[in-house]
Amino acid sequence: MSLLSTGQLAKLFQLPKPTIRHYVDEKLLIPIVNETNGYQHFTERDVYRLYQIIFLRKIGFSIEEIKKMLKDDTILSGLKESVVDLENQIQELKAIQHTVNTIIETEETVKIGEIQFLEQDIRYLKEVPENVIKDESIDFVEAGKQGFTQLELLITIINKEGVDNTFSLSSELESERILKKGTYACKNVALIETKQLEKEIELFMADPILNINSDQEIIVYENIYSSLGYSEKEVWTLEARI
Amino acid sequence: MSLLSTGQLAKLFQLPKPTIRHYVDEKLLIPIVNETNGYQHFTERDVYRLYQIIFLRKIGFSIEEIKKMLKDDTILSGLKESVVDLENQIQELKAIQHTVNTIIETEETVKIGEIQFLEQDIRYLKEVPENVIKDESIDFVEAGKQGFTQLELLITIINKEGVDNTFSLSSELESERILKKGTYACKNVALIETKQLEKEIELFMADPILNINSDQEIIVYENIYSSLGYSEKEVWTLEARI
DNA sequence: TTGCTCCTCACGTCACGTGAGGTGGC
DNA sequence: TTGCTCCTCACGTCACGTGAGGTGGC
Repeated sequence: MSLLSTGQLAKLFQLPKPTIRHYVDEKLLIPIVNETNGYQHFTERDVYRLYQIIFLRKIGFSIEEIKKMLKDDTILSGLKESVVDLENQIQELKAIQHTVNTIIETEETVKIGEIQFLEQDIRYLKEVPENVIKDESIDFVEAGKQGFTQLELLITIINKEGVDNTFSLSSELESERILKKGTYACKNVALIETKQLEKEIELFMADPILNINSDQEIIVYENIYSSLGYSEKEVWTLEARI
Repeated sequence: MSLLSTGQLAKLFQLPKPTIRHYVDEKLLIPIVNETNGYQHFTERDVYRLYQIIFLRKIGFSIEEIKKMLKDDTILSGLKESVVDLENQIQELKAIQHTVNTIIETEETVKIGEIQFLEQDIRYLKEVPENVIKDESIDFVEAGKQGFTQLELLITIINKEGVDNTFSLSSELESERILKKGTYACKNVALIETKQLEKEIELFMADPILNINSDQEIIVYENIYSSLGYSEKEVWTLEARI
């Protein structure tokens, strides 16, 4: 029977030696010990066992749980119970991956400070309850109660009287307000503080290129996937239908 | 501006309060502190920042790394660098998921101790170098050097003279030996020790149902996906072509 | 006043990782 | 003898978690 040392076992699994020692300390692995020099030797059985340990650790089981599963021979039922959790882990990572990709793509396409003329599809909006907006910003406690997420896209529409109303994206069925399909003049602005937004809106409305008349509505929302890429600035999008 | 307490922020993100406190201690979040009672208050900005922190932690960045990314405003480049790693994480989890599913499915289909007649597809085999096999078991150090994995399927074929040769699965091109497509009598046996295998092979060969004649070859391999489900037994498969 | 929330501070925990100091095998 | 590996033991680390002991707000 061929025996392996701690170092050989570590190399075989590309693991640091202290990890093997830790598993030995925890009695997940019980090597044959040479009484004269204290050297530890691992059998083929230990190799398979270590494979199981690493495998179960990667699924997310704790050392204590693995110890119990090995002792009671309940690996199979443990694996069965992990199926849903594993799928959730994968889905969560995929969602994160999707967000990361969206942030990167947004940075590549969004030009800050420039006016772009973009074709926008129809957008269905639903009014945000008044108690969710407090002093022109979100009351997160109320918003949470009403089922809004932390990254809810909140769209403010400023009408000709200068009165603004805040909406969230909704389905066609729940829709209370529609932004028509068509060409929109869009400007992304980077702010250090949200209060700079007012000035940016003024600048946007006064832009000679746009020639915005007084009954034109201005659409304002934070460009979340752009903002997420920065720590000290927030990116907002201003739109006006042409 | 609506402000949140530690508890409200924790509830909003479904996080334990000590986690928020930990981030405050690490200065990832800097709340407004009420000097008279020490109460901490978080702004809308902090909500977005906490979202970023949680997001970056889930990708796998350490607190120290996040601190640096927030300080130097390098979140975007950090995210770009994480793309490959994220994909690897997902692929690794998927591989684990696949193994878990295979183990569960194997347990449902494999009957231990019974003889099953199964249709097997053609199998291409390649001889395992002699130095990889030491005293009838694997020399993992040598095997590792030769590119074998810890869970390599090793198939031993016992011929009419009782001599056994060990193979691994290979591609058609590298094939040195073929197991023909056809019906095979298969028996899975559970062992406490590998040395019980010899007796099981004898029992299998002497089985009256099979009526195996003396020039019949016996195929033996460890049923890895079955073995992985147990801690104290190993499952081996014995096959003979009908 | 009661129940709930807030705070600090010290210590605990989980799964290792590090480093010193000494020995063993070819 | 040299270089590499092995061991033990104590302590470090990372990201929180726990629990005591006390205060604050409606």
